[in-house]
Amino acid sequence: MNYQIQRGTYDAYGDDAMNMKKIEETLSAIALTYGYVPIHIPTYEQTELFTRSVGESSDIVNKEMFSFVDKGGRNISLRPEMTAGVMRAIVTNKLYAQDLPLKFFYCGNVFRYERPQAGRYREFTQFGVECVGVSSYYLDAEAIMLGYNSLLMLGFPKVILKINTIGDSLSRENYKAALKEYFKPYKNTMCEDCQRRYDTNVLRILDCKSEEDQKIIANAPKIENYLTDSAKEYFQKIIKILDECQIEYEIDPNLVRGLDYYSQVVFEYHFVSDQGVNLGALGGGGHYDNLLHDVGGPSLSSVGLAFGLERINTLLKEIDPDCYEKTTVDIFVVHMGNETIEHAFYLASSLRNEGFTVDLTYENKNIGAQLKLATRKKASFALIVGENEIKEHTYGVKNLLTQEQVNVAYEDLVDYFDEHLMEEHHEG
RNA sequence: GCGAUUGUGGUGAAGUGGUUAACACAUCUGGCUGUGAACCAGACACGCGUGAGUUCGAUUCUCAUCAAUCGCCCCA
Repeated sequence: MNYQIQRGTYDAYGDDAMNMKKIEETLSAIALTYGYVPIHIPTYEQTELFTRSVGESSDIVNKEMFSFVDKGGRNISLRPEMTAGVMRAIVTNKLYAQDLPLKFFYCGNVFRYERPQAGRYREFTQFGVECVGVSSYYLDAEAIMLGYNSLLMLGFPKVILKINTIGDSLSRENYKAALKEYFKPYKNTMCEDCQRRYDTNVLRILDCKSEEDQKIIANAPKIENYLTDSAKEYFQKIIKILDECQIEYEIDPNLVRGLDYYSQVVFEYHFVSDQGVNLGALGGGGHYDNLLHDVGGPSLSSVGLAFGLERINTLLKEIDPDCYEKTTVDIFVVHMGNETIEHAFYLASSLRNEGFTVDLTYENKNIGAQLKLATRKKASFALIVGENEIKEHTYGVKNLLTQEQVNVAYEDLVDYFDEHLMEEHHEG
Protein backbone atom coordinates (compact mmCIF):
# COMPACT_ATOMS: atom_id res chain seq x y z
CA MET A 1 0.00 0.00 0.00
CA ASN A 2 1.34 3.37 -1.00
CA TYR A 3 0.05 6.38 0.82
CA GLN A 4 -0.23 9.46 -1.30
CA ILE A 5 0.35 12.91 0.04
CA GLN A 6 -2.92 14.82 0.28
CA ARG A 7 -3.84 17.22 -2.45
CA GLY A 8 -2.61 20.73 -1.92
CA THR A 9 -0.21 19.77 0.87
CA TYR A 10 3.55 19.45 0.67
CA ASP A 11 6.56 18.09 2.48
CA ALA A 12 9.49 20.37 3.11
CA TYR A 13 12.83 19.17 4.39
CA GLY A 14 16.45 20.17 4.59
CA ASP A 15 17.29 23.55 3.15
CA ASP A 16 13.71 24.18 2.12
CA ALA A 17 12.34 23.73 5.61
CA MET A 18 15.26 25.77 6.88
CA ASN A 19 14.30 28.64 4.59
CA MET A 20 10.75 28.71 5.93
CA LYS A 21 12.11 28.88 9.45
CA LYS A 22 14.41 31.72 8.44
CA ILE A 23 11.55 33.72 7.00
CA GLU A 24 9.53 33.24 10.14
CA GLU A 25 12.45 34.29 12.30
CA THR A 26 13.07 37.41 10.25
CA LEU A 27 9.42 38.43 10.31
CA SER A 28 9.15 37.76 14.04
CA ALA A 29 12.23 39.85 14.74
CA ILE A 30 10.79 42.77 12.80
CA ALA A 31 7.38 42.49 14.46
CA LEU A 32 9.13 42.59 17.82
CA THR A 33 10.75 45.90 16.90
CA TYR A 34 7.29 47.33 16.27
CA GLY A 35 6.19 46.31 19.74
CA TYR A 36 4.30 43.19 18.81
CA VAL A 37 4.41 40.13 21.04
CA PRO A 38 3.75 36.51 20.10
CA ILE A 39 0.40 34.80 20.47
CA HIS A 40 -0.41 31.14 20.02
CA ILE A 41 -3.91 29.96 19.24
CA PRO A 42 -5.47 26.57 18.45
CA THR A 43 -5.59 25.08 14.98
CA TYR A 44 -9.33 24.47 15.18
CA GLU A 45 -12.25 26.37 16.61
CA GLN A 46 -15.97 25.95 16.57
CA THR A 47 -17.25 26.53 13.07
CA GLU A 48 -19.52 29.35 14.08
CA LEU A 49 -16.59 31.55 15.07
CA PHE A 50 -15.51 31.66 11.46
CA THR A 51 -18.93 31.99 9.88
CA ARG A 52 -19.65 34.92 12.20
CA SER A 53 -16.38 36.75 11.82
CA VAL A 54 -15.02 36.00 8.39
CA GLY A 55 -18.52 36.27 6.96
CA GLU A 56 -21.10 33.88 5.61
CA SER A 57 -21.05 35.48 2.18
CA SER A 58 -17.29 35.01 1.80
CA ASP A 59 -15.98 32.14 -0.28
CA ILE A 60 -13.59 31.20 2.46
CA VAL A 61 -16.40 30.30 4.81
CA ASN A 62 -18.87 29.31 2.15
CA LYS A 63 -16.98 26.61 0.35
CA GLU A 64 -13.39 26.42 1.51
CA MET A 65 -13.52 25.34 5.14
CA PHE A 66 -12.37 21.99 6.44
CA SER A 67 -15.29 21.29 8.75
CA PHE A 68 -16.24 18.20 10.69
CA VAL A 69 -18.18 17.01 13.69
CA ASP A 70 -15.99 15.76 16.51
CA LYS A 71 -16.73 12.78 18.75
CA GLY A 72 -18.52 15.02 21.19
CA GLY A 73 -20.87 16.21 18.48
CA ARG A 74 -19.32 19.65 18.18
CA ASN A 75 -19.12 21.48 14.84
CA ILE A 76 -15.46 22.14 14.32
CA SER A 77 -13.45 23.81 11.55
CA LEU A 78 -9.77 23.99 10.84
CA ARG A 79 -8.81 27.66 10.89
CA PRO A 80 -9.01 29.22 7.41
CA GLU A 81 -7.24 32.32 8.74
CA MET A 82 -5.92 33.52 12.06
CA THR A 83 -7.63 36.79 12.84
CA ALA A 84 -10.86 35.24 14.10
CA GLY A 85 -8.95 32.99 16.49
CA VAL A 86 -6.96 35.90 17.83
CA MET A 87 -10.16 37.85 18.47
CA ARG A 88 -11.65 34.89 20.28
CA ALA A 89 -8.52 34.53 22.41
CA ILE A 90 -8.73 38.19 23.34
CA VAL A 91 -12.30 37.73 24.46
CA THR A 92 -11.87 34.44 26.35
CA ASN A 93 -8.88 35.82 28.21
CA LYS A 94 -10.40 39.29 28.61
CA LEU A 95 -7.22 40.76 27.25
CA TYR A 96 -9.08 43.91 26.25
CA ALA A 97 -8.86 44.93 29.91
CA GLN A 98 -5.12 45.45 29.49
CA ASP A 99 -3.27 48.38 27.99
CA LEU A 100 -4.48 49.03 24.50
CA PRO A 101 -3.68 48.52 21.77
CA LEU A 102 -2.90 44.85 22.02
CA LYS A 103 -0.24 43.99 19.50
CA PHE A 104 0.13 40.35 18.62
CA PHE A 105 1.99 38.46 15.94
CA TYR A 106 1.47 34.84 15.01
CA CYS A 107 2.72 32.23 12.61
CA GLY A 108 0.84 29.06 11.85
CA ASN A 109 -0.74 26.75 9.36
CA VAL A 110 -4.17 27.56 7.96
CA PHE A 111 -6.48 25.47 5.82
CA ARG A 112 -8.52 26.32 2.79
CA TYR A 113 -10.17 23.77 0.51
CA GLU A 114 -9.20 25.31 -2.82
CA ARG A 115 -7.93 24.15 -6.15
CA PRO A 116 -4.14 24.11 -5.81
CA GLN A 117 -1.94 26.15 -8.10
CA ALA A 118 1.56 27.50 -7.98
CA GLY A 119 1.91 29.29 -4.65
CA ARG A 120 -1.47 28.05 -3.50
CA TYR A 121 -1.91 25.18 -1.10
CA ARG A 122 -4.73 23.75 0.95
CA GLU A 123 -2.59 23.84 4.04
CA PHE A 124 -0.30 26.83 4.08
CA THR A 125 1.46 29.06 6.53
CA GLN A 126 0.47 32.54 7.51
CA PHE A 127 2.51 35.03 9.44
CA GLY A 128 0.52 37.99 10.58
CA VAL A 129 0.01 40.74 13.08
CA GLU A 130 -3.08 42.17 14.75
CA CYS A 131 -3.16 45.52 16.47
CA VAL A 132 -6.34 45.66 18.48
CA GLY A 133 -8.14 48.27 20.51
CA VAL A 134 -7.22 51.72 19.31
CA SER A 135 -8.47 53.49 16.22
CA SER A 136 -5.69 55.60 14.82
CA TYR A 137 -4.46 56.21 11.34
CA TYR A 138 -1.00 56.10 12.81
CA LEU A 139 -1.51 52.49 13.75
CA ASP A 140 -2.87 51.68 10.30
CA ALA A 141 0.10 53.37 8.69
CA GLU A 142 2.41 51.59 11.08
CA ALA A 143 0.99 48.20 10.11
CA ILE A 144 1.25 48.98 6.41
CA MET A 145 4.85 50.01 6.87
CA LEU A 146 5.63 46.99 8.99
CA GLY A 147 4.54 44.75 6.14
CA TYR A 148 6.26 46.80 3.50
CA ASN A 149 9.56 46.98 5.33
CA SER A 150 9.42 43.31 6.24
CA LEU A 151 9.32 42.32 2.59
CA LEU A 152 12.23 44.61 1.76
CA MET A 153 14.14 43.20 4.70
CA LEU A 154 13.49 39.67 3.49
CA GLY A 155 15.21 40.50 0.23
CA PHE A 156 12.56 41.67 -2.19
CA PRO A 157 14.15 44.36 -4.34
CA LYS A 158 10.87 46.23 -4.53
CA VAL A 159 7.34 45.81 -3.31
CA ILE A 160 4.15 46.80 -5.03
CA LEU A 161 1.85 48.15 -2.37
CA LYS A 162 -1.77 48.47 -3.40
CA ILE A 163 -4.00 50.44 -1.12
CA ASN A 164 -7.60 51.52 -1.05
CA THR A 165 -10.31 52.66 1.29
CA ILE A 166 -13.68 51.04 1.45
CA GLY A 167 -14.87 53.65 3.92
CA ASP A 168 -16.61 53.30 7.21
CA SER A 169 -19.84 51.34 7.35
CA LEU A 170 -22.01 54.34 6.55
CA SER A 171 -19.94 55.22 3.48
CA ARG A 172 -20.02 51.62 2.41
CA GLU A 173 -23.78 51.24 2.71
CA ASN A 174 -24.34 54.33 0.60
CA TYR A 175 -21.80 53.22 -1.95
CA LYS A 176 -23.21 49.72 -2.23
CA ALA A 177 -26.67 51.13 -2.79
CA ALA A 178 -25.33 53.40 -5.51
CA LEU A 179 -23.55 50.51 -7.21
CA LYS A 180 -26.67 48.38 -7.19
CA GLU A 181 -28.58 51.24 -8.67
CA TYR A 182 -25.95 51.71 -11.35
CA PHE A 183 -25.52 48.06 -12.33
CA LYS A 184 -29.21 47.24 -12.29
CA PRO A 185 -29.86 47.93 -15.99
CA TYR A 186 -26.69 46.07 -17.03
CA LYS A 187 -27.14 43.12 -14.74
CA ASN A 188 -28.45 40.67 -17.31
CA THR A 189 -25.74 41.44 -19.85
CA MET A 190 -22.88 40.90 -17.41
CA CYS A 191 -21.00 37.66 -16.78
CA GLU A 192 -22.45 34.98 -14.56
CA ASP A 193 -20.05 35.75 -11.76
CA CYS A 194 -21.06 39.37 -11.71
CA GLN A 195 -24.73 38.48 -11.65
CA ARG A 196 -24.03 36.40 -8.59
CA ARG A 197 -21.90 39.13 -7.06
CA TYR A 198 -24.69 41.61 -7.57
CA ASP A 199 -26.60 39.84 -4.86
CA THR A 200 -23.83 38.54 -2.62
CA ASN A 201 -21.30 41.38 -2.63
CA VAL A 202 -21.62 44.16 -5.19
CA LEU A 203 -18.21 45.54 -4.32
CA ARG A 204 -16.59 42.53 -5.87
CA ILE A 205 -17.96 43.36 -9.30
CA LEU A 206 -15.32 46.07 -9.45
CA ASP A 207 -12.73 43.32 -9.45
CA CYS A 208 -14.14 41.54 -12.52
CA LYS A 209 -11.62 40.46 -15.17
CA SER A 210 -14.08 40.37 -18.06
CA GLU A 211 -13.29 43.08 -20.62
CA GLU A 212 -16.93 43.56 -21.50
CA ASP A 213 -17.83 44.08 -17.90
CA GLN A 214 -14.90 46.39 -17.32
CA LYS A 215 -16.35 48.80 -19.88
CA ILE A 216 -19.45 49.01 -17.76
CA ILE A 217 -17.45 49.18 -14.57
CA ALA A 218 -15.38 52.07 -15.86
CA ASN A 219 -18.31 54.41 -15.52
CA ALA A 220 -19.55 53.03 -12.23
CA PRO A 221 -19.80 55.33 -9.24
CA LYS A 222 -16.51 55.80 -7.39
CA ILE A 223 -16.13 55.17 -3.71
CA GLU A 224 -14.52 58.55 -3.14
CA ASN A 225 -17.82 60.25 -3.89
CA TYR A 226 -19.57 58.30 -1.20
CA LEU A 227 -17.06 58.55 1.59
CA THR A 228 -18.14 60.43 4.65
CA ASP A 229 -15.90 63.36 5.48
CA SER A 230 -14.32 61.54 8.36
CA ALA A 231 -13.62 58.42 6.30
CA LYS A 232 -12.09 60.56 3.58
CA GLU A 233 -9.91 62.39 6.02
CA TYR A 234 -8.87 59.18 7.70
CA PHE A 235 -7.62 57.75 4.43
CA GLN A 236 -5.85 60.95 3.44
CA LYS A 237 -3.95 60.99 6.71
CA ILE A 238 -2.65 57.51 6.05
CA ILE A 239 -1.63 58.45 2.53
CA LYS A 240 0.16 61.48 3.85
CA ILE A 241 2.16 59.43 6.30
CA LEU A 242 3.17 57.01 3.55
CA ASP A 243 4.29 59.97 1.45
CA GLU A 244 6.29 61.38 4.35
CA CYS A 245 8.01 58.05 4.85
CA GLN A 246 8.63 57.67 1.14
CA ILE A 247 6.73 54.43 0.91
CA GLU A 248 5.72 53.80 -2.67
CA TYR A 249 2.13 52.78 -3.19
CA GLU A 250 -0.56 52.78 -5.78
CA ILE A 251 -4.14 53.55 -4.95
CA ASP A 252 -6.29 50.86 -6.48
CA PRO A 253 -9.94 51.87 -6.28
CA ASN A 254 -10.98 48.36 -7.24
CA LEU A 255 -9.08 46.67 -4.43
CA VAL A 256 -11.76 44.99 -2.37
CA ARG A 257 -10.75 42.21 -0.06
CA GLY A 258 -12.71 39.03 0.32
CA LEU A 259 -13.12 38.92 4.03
CA ASP A 260 -16.28 40.65 5.14
CA TYR A 261 -14.90 42.26 8.26
CA TYR A 262 -12.76 44.98 6.72
CA SER A 263 -13.57 48.65 6.74
CA GLN A 264 -11.66 51.87 6.04
CA VAL A 265 -8.21 51.08 4.66
CA VAL A 266 -7.32 47.83 2.92
CA PHE A 267 -4.03 46.93 1.26
CA GLU A 268 -2.08 44.18 -0.46
CA TYR A 269 1.57 43.53 -1.22
CA HIS A 270 2.54 42.17 -4.61
CA PHE A 271 5.70 41.25 -6.40
CA VAL A 272 6.48 40.19 -9.97
CA SER A 273 9.85 38.58 -10.59
CA ASP A 274 12.06 39.37 -13.57
CA GLN A 275 11.01 36.05 -15.03
CA GLY A 276 7.42 37.23 -14.79
CA VAL A 277 6.43 34.92 -11.98
CA ASN A 278 3.45 36.37 -10.17
CA LEU A 279 1.98 34.44 -7.29
CA GLY A 280 -0.74 36.92 -6.49
CA ALA A 281 -0.74 38.74 -3.21
CA LEU A 282 2.21 38.06 -0.92
CA GLY A 283 0.25 39.49 1.91
CA GLY A 284 -2.63 41.71 2.67
CA GLY A 285 -4.64 43.24 5.40
CA GLY A 286 -6.74 46.10 6.51
CA HIS A 287 -8.60 47.92 9.19
CA TYR A 288 -11.60 46.37 10.92
CA ASP A 289 -14.02 47.83 13.42
CA ASN A 290 -16.63 45.32 14.44
CA LEU A 291 -14.88 42.02 14.55
CA LEU A 292 -14.08 41.92 18.25
CA HIS A 293 -17.63 42.92 19.04
CA ASP A 294 -19.04 40.26 16.72
CA VAL A 295 -17.04 37.66 18.61
CA GLY A 296 -18.44 38.75 21.95
CA GLY A 297 -16.04 41.44 23.08
CA PRO A 298 -16.24 45.19 23.30
CA SER A 299 -16.41 47.26 20.16
CA LEU A 300 -12.82 48.18 19.41
CA SER A 301 -11.15 48.94 16.13
CA SER A 302 -8.14 47.13 14.91
CA VAL A 303 -5.79 46.68 12.02
CA GLY A 304 -4.11 43.50 10.86
CA LEU A 305 -2.24 41.91 8.03
CA ALA A 306 -0.99 38.49 7.04
CA PHE A 307 1.65 37.04 4.76
CA GLY A 308 1.69 33.75 2.90
CA LEU A 309 5.04 32.20 3.75
CA GLU A 310 5.07 29.69 0.91
CA ARG A 311 4.62 32.43 -1.66
CA ILE A 312 7.35 34.50 -0.09
CA ASN A 313 9.62 31.49 -0.03
CA THR A 314 9.21 30.50 -3.66
CA LEU A 315 9.55 34.07 -4.86
CA LEU A 316 12.68 34.70 -2.81
CA LYS A 317 14.23 31.58 -4.29
CA GLU A 318 13.25 32.83 -7.73
CA ILE A 319 15.01 36.13 -7.11
CA ASP A 320 18.17 34.57 -5.73
CA PRO A 321 18.54 30.82 -5.29
CA ASP A 322 21.43 31.37 -2.89
CA CYS A 323 19.72 33.91 -0.69
CA TYR A 324 19.68 31.57 2.28
CA GLU A 325 22.37 29.98 4.32
CA LYS A 326 22.55 26.31 3.54
CA THR A 327 22.70 23.63 6.16
CA THR A 328 26.37 22.94 6.78
CA VAL A 329 28.55 21.15 9.24
CA ASP A 330 31.71 22.52 10.82
CA ILE A 331 33.65 19.34 11.31
CA PHE A 332 33.28 15.93 9.73
CA VAL A 333 35.13 13.24 11.64
CA VAL A 334 36.82 10.65 9.43
CA HIS A 335 37.94 7.38 10.94
CA MET A 336 39.62 4.12 9.91
CA GLY A 337 36.95 1.80 11.17
CA ASN A 338 37.10 -0.72 14.00
CA GLU A 339 38.65 0.72 17.15
CA THR A 340 38.99 4.18 15.72
CA ILE A 341 35.22 4.52 15.39
CA GLU A 342 34.82 4.54 19.13
CA HIS A 343 37.45 7.22 19.51
CA ALA A 344 35.80 9.22 16.75
CA PHE A 345 32.46 8.92 18.52
CA TYR A 346 33.75 10.41 21.77
CA LEU A 347 35.76 13.03 19.96
CA ALA A 348 32.67 14.11 18.06
CA SER A 349 30.66 14.29 21.29
CA SER A 350 33.16 16.50 23.03
CA LEU A 351 33.41 18.83 20.04
CA ARG A 352 29.61 19.10 19.94
CA ASN A 353 29.67 20.04 23.58
CA GLU A 354 31.94 22.89 22.59
CA GLY A 355 29.22 24.11 20.25
CA PHE A 356 30.51 22.88 16.91
CA THR A 357 28.31 21.21 14.35
CA VAL A 358 29.86 17.80 13.97
CA ASP A 359 28.92 14.87 11.81
CA LEU A 360 30.41 11.48 10.99
CA THR A 361 29.43 8.09 9.64
CA TYR A 362 29.39 4.86 11.62
CA GLU A 363 29.66 2.73 8.53
CA ASN A 364 32.93 1.18 7.49
CA LYS A 365 33.71 3.34 4.54
CA ASN A 366 37.17 4.01 3.25
CA ILE A 367 38.72 7.38 3.71
CA GLY A 368 37.92 8.53 0.20
CA ALA A 369 34.26 7.77 0.61
CA GLN A 370 34.14 9.55 3.94
CA LEU A 371 35.76 12.66 2.55
CA LYS A 372 33.30 12.60 -0.28
CA LEU A 373 30.47 12.37 2.22
CA ALA A 374 31.97 15.27 4.13
CA THR A 375 32.01 17.38 0.99
CA ARG A 376 28.45 16.49 0.20
CA LYS A 377 27.39 17.55 3.66
CA LYS A 378 29.14 20.86 3.06
CA ALA A 379 31.61 20.35 5.88
CA SER A 380 34.29 22.96 6.41
CA PHE A 381 36.84 20.64 7.96
CA ALA A 382 37.61 16.95 8.02
CA LEU A 383 39.11 15.66 11.24
CA ILE A 384 41.07 12.52 10.54
CA VAL A 385 41.28 9.94 13.27
CA GLY A 386 43.55 6.93 12.70
CA GLU A 387 45.55 4.69 14.93
CA ASN A 388 48.66 6.85 14.69
CA GLU A 389 46.67 9.97 15.57
CA ILE A 390 45.16 8.32 18.59
CA LYS A 391 48.57 7.21 19.78
CA GLU A 392 50.14 10.64 19.35
CA HIS A 393 47.12 12.70 20.44
CA THR A 394 47.43 14.70 17.28
CA TYR A 395 44.93 14.71 14.47
CA GLY A 396 44.96 15.57 10.82
CA VAL A 397 42.75 18.55 10.15
CA LYS A 398 41.95 19.04 6.52
CA ASN A 399 40.39 22.21 5.21
CA LEU A 400 37.99 20.87 2.64
CA LEU A 401 37.92 24.09 0.69
CA THR A 402 41.63 24.73 0.30
CA GLN A 403 42.62 21.06 0.66
CA GLU A 404 45.33 22.09 3.09
CA GLN A 405 45.99 19.66 5.87
CA VAL A 406 47.75 20.32 9.16
CA ASN A 407 48.34 18.36 12.33
CA VAL A 408 46.72 19.69 15.45
CA ALA A 409 47.28 18.43 18.96
CA TYR A 410 44.23 17.32 20.92
CA GLU A 411 44.49 20.20 23.40
CA ASP A 412 44.57 22.74 20.59
CA LEU A 413 41.61 21.43 18.59
CA VAL A 414 38.97 23.71 20.08
CA ASP A 415 41.10 26.81 19.69
CA TYR A 416 42.02 25.86 16.18
CA PHE A 417 38.43 25.40 15.08
CA ASP A 418 37.26 28.47 16.95
CA GLU A 419 39.74 30.56 15.10
CA HIS A 420 39.40 29.09 11.63
CA LEU A 421 35.66 28.64 11.57
CA MET A 422 35.36 32.24 12.62
CA GLU A 423 37.33 33.25 9.51
CA GLU A 424 35.09 31.17 7.32
CA HIS A 425 31.98 32.78 8.69
CA HIS A 426 33.39 36.22 8.18
CA GLU A 427 34.24 35.45 4.59
CA GLY A 428 30.85 33.87 4.04
C1' G B 1 -16.56 24.04 -8.53
C1' C B 2 -15.37 24.84 -14.22
C1' G B 3 -11.76 24.69 -18.56
C1' A B 4 -6.72 23.30 -20.72
C1' U B 5 -2.00 20.61 -20.60
C1' U B 6 0.80 16.82 -18.39
C1' G B 7 2.18 12.05 -15.43
C1' U B 8 8.28 6.72 -17.59
C1' G B 9 14.12 5.10 -12.05
C1' G B 10 16.93 9.40 -6.83
C1' U B 11 17.21 13.32 -11.07
C1' G B 12 16.93 14.83 -16.43
C1' A B 13 14.92 12.42 -20.22
C1' A B 14 14.21 8.75 -25.13
C1' G B 15 10.94 5.05 -26.77
C1' U B 16 7.60 0.81 -28.66
C1' G B 17 0.97 -3.07 -29.24
C1' G B 18 5.10 -8.45 -28.58
C1' U B 19 11.75 -11.65 -26.32
C1' U B 20 16.60 -8.13 -21.62
C1' A B 21 12.32 -0.12 -21.31
C1' A B 22 17.70 3.70 -24.61
C1' C B 23 21.04 7.42 -22.96
C1' A B 24 23.04 10.88 -19.23
C1' C B 25 23.80 12.46 -14.17
C1' A B 26 23.61 10.79 -9.18
C1' U B 27 24.30 6.55 -5.94
C1' C B 28 26.54 1.74 -4.53
C1' U B 29 30.45 -2.34 -5.15
C1' G B 30 35.29 -3.97 -6.79
C1' G B 31 40.21 -2.64 -9.11
C1' C B 32 43.09 1.05 -4.67
C1' U B 33 41.43 -2.13 3.20
C1' G B 34 45.01 5.73 5.41
C1' U B 35 42.65 11.21 1.79
C1' G B 36 37.71 14.20 -1.71
C1' A B 37 39.72 13.60 -8.66
C1' A B 38 40.27 10.62 -13.05
C1' C B 39 40.04 5.84 -15.19
C1' C B 40 38.29 0.64 -15.73
C1' A B 41 34.64 -3.32 -14.54
C1' G B 42 29.90 -4.16 -12.51
C1' A B 43 25.02 -3.02 -9.92
C1' C B 44 20.73 -0.03 -9.91
C1' A B 45 12.66 0.86 -12.96
C1' C B 46 9.25 -6.20 -8.73
C1' G B 47 8.29 -2.44 -14.42
C1' C B 48 6.37 3.14 -17.50
C1' G B 49 0.85 7.78 -11.54
C1' U B 50 -3.37 4.22 -9.75
C1' G B 51 -7.49 0.97 -11.14
C1' A B 52 -10.35 -1.41 -14.78
C1' G B 53 -11.33 -2.69 -19.92
C1' U B 54 -10.03 -3.96 -25.27
C1' U B 55 -6.39 -7.67 -27.12
C1' C B 56 -3.35 -13.96 -28.03
C1' G B 57 -0.35 -10.00 -25.68
C1' A B 58 -0.15 -3.24 -23.30
C1' U B 59 4.17 0.98 -20.48
C1' U B 60 2.27 2.07 -25.47
C1' C B 61 -5.23 1.86 -27.30
C1' U B 62 -10.09 3.06 -24.29
C1' C B 63 -12.44 4.57 -19.80
C1' A B 64 -12.29 5.95 -14.83
C1' U B 65 -9.53 7.83 -10.92
C1' C B 66 -5.56 10.47 -8.47
C1' A B 67 -1.90 14.24 -8.76
C1' A B 68 0.93 18.41 -10.76
C1' U B 69 1.03 22.90 -13.78
C1' C B 70 -1.78 26.95 -16.10
C1' G B 71 -6.43 29.93 -16.70
C1' C B 72 -11.31 31.22 -14.23
C1' C B 73 -13.24 31.90 -9.26
C1' C B 74 -11.13 33.26 -4.75
C1' C B 75 -7.18 34.40 -1.76
C1' A B 76 -1.76 34.41 1.43
